[in-house]
Amino acid sequence: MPDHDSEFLLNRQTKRRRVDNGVKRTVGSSSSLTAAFPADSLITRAVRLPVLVGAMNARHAVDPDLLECQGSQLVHGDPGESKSNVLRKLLKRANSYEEAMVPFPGTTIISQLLKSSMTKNGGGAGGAEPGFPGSALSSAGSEAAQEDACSSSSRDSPGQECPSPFARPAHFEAERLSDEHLRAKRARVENIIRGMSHSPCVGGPPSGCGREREQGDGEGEPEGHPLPHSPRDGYRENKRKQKVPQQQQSFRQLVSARKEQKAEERRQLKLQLEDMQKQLRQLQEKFFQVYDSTDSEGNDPDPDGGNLSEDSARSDADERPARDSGADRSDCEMPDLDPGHFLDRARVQPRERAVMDGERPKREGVLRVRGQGSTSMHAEGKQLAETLKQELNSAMSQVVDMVVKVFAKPPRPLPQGFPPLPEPQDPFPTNGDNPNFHTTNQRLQCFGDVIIPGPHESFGGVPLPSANDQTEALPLVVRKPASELHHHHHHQRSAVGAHGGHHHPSLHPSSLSANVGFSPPSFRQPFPLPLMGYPFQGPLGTPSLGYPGKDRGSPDSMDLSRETTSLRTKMASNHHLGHHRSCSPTHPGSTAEGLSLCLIKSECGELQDMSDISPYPGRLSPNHLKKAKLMFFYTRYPSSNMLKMFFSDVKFNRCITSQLIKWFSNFREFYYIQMEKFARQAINDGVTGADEIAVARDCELFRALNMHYNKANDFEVPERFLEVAQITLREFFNAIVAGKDVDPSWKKAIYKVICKLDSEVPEVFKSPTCLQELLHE
DNA sequence: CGAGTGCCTG
DNA sequence: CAGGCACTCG
Repeated sequence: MPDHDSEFLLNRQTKRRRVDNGVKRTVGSSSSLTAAFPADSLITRAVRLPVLVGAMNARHAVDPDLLECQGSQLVHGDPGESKSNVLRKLLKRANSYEEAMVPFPGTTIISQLLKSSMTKNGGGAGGAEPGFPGSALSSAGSEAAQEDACSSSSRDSPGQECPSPFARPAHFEAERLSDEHLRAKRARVENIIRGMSHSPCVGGPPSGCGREREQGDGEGEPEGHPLPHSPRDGYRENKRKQKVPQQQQSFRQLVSARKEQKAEERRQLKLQLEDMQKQLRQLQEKFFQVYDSTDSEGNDPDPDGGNLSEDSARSDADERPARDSGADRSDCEMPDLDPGHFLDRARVQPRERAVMDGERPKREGVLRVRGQGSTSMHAEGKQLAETLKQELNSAMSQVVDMVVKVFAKPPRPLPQGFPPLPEPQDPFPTNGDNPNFHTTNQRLQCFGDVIIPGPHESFGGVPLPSANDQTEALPLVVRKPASELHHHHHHQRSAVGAHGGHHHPSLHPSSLSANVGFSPPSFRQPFPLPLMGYPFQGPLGTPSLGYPGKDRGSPDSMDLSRETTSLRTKMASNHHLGHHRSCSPTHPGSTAEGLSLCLIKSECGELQDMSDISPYPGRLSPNHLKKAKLMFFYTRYPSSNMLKMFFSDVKFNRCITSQLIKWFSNFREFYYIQMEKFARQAINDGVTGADEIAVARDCELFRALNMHYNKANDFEVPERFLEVAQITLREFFNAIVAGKDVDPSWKKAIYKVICKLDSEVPEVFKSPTCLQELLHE
């Protein structure tokens, strides 16, 4: 077997150099087969599916190899760690939340809270606070008072002009002055009172003040702010301030009362937070206890003792979900799963256990210890896990809610403050309500995504330079879907395994155990988004892409389909809405992202709906691709003339032609690869005669092909294609059996045969609108 | 040569 | 699926 590898490598090198033109190959190495399937390795075998419908009937006795495979796969699942992992992960999650809380949110939040409240109370009060309402008020007030004083004095002494100081005796002057003082005082008070009654916004000034202080972070007065009075104005200023203590007092009272209130709130919050953290900790401890006890009961070859750190590190390292099948071996061990899967696993496990217990007595050394106790333990663990999870969840969400609430508050008291922070809660409902795909785990992740950063940003102590960071609800909303997608991928990867996601896991409950064609032939677009690699195909075959009749002059956009492809890829992964000049393609939105795209789509008008007719005279559209694929069911080797006829709505040029040709070349490539694969599989499965092989609509081979060329399954594949496929498969089978695959150009013969099997492509395909016509029926 | 093909890679 | 390459054939 090791030879395969070297052979493989060698092949690649030689092959690369020696270009086989497919028909005539001179040098070479073993077959491309070998290349494609180096060593009928685990993968090949693991993926081995029932290829032939009628073919392999009785022969479904368990293949030792398969078992072996499974075994090894399972082993990869790391039984040793698996059991520990779930719990660990749960804890880790909790921990990470706590961690998140501790470094930032938790303690930091609190400390930040305290700090800020302190600065507000203490620092603010301590500082001269020129910005404080009082000062503005007082200055205005005093000025008014002065005017008032003047006028009143003139009133008071009717006959006199405003008395000139020079004209009076000193003592009189003094008296007058004091009198004036008194009057002025009175007037000022009156004035102030009047002013207060006039200004409805008692809170106004404080708010501005608060802002300033917040921005200055309690550091004192805002320096850049030109103060109404220069510090040097000094004395009088101070006097004035002293003279308006009453209103200011009431003012301050209000403010400080408010502050105290807030401080109180904060204190309470802090207490609550601490409480909750305590609870969390307790839960965790509990968890650890139970966990450890379970652990010590269980296998654990290595004296794990206090190996927590290593273990957790390990689980850190492999965040990836365990493959589904990975569970058998570890039967009741907790597989390496994310907490979100825990319940599911837990639900399933009893069943598995039942099966497995009878089945895998080996590895006793490892498993036996757990023995009977494990059953009850298992149940308990399940419950415990559930409970704990709920607890953790609710605790976390409470804390989070709390914090969010509090921090959503502050802006409110400030009437004219910043644009209110967007309610952080918003993202939640949006994110949370995708029941289908949101596991608890994902929900938790949401918290991670949305909440954690939240506190970080908003209480980080760093005054947000702009509220924008938070104002942009969009990114948040969009971001979520992205992670969602990732999750999909993860799941898929884990479930599908080696076969790389051609099939949706749910559609292939067990490819390993599956027999012949078992699939309901009537799966019609049952695939969730990830599989709908074809974003542009709606039920109608789908026109969805709207390119404005842009002139085909631009060379850079020559390759339209490529553009769109990458576009959609981008969109699927990033949320870059098509920065395309036209309105960008549209998804059959089934994710939040899709939804948001839908909105945009609708804004884009109807352009897209007629894309199919002949929207791009000079380009190949996704629909063309689809059409080409359907045509492949009839012809594998279309001539360029034929292509021209059938794609009459396209203005042909070299590029277009070669692109089309390339398409078909790619189609063939896939086709032949499948053929070879399944032929080998059949051979491995012990099929001896080609006539045992049949290709039916429900066999794996056909499904693979159909998946490729007719993804939406909305086109009825002609019988002829099945025949051709069967012939091809048999050709491959025979060739391989005959050992012809040693000849580097062994496929050439097959190609020759197959190329004669092309049949007429129905006339419908000549119509530019054939897709609708075809897919409608 | 250029069209067409297959293989490999990204 | 597209690019790039090697290769064949007319």
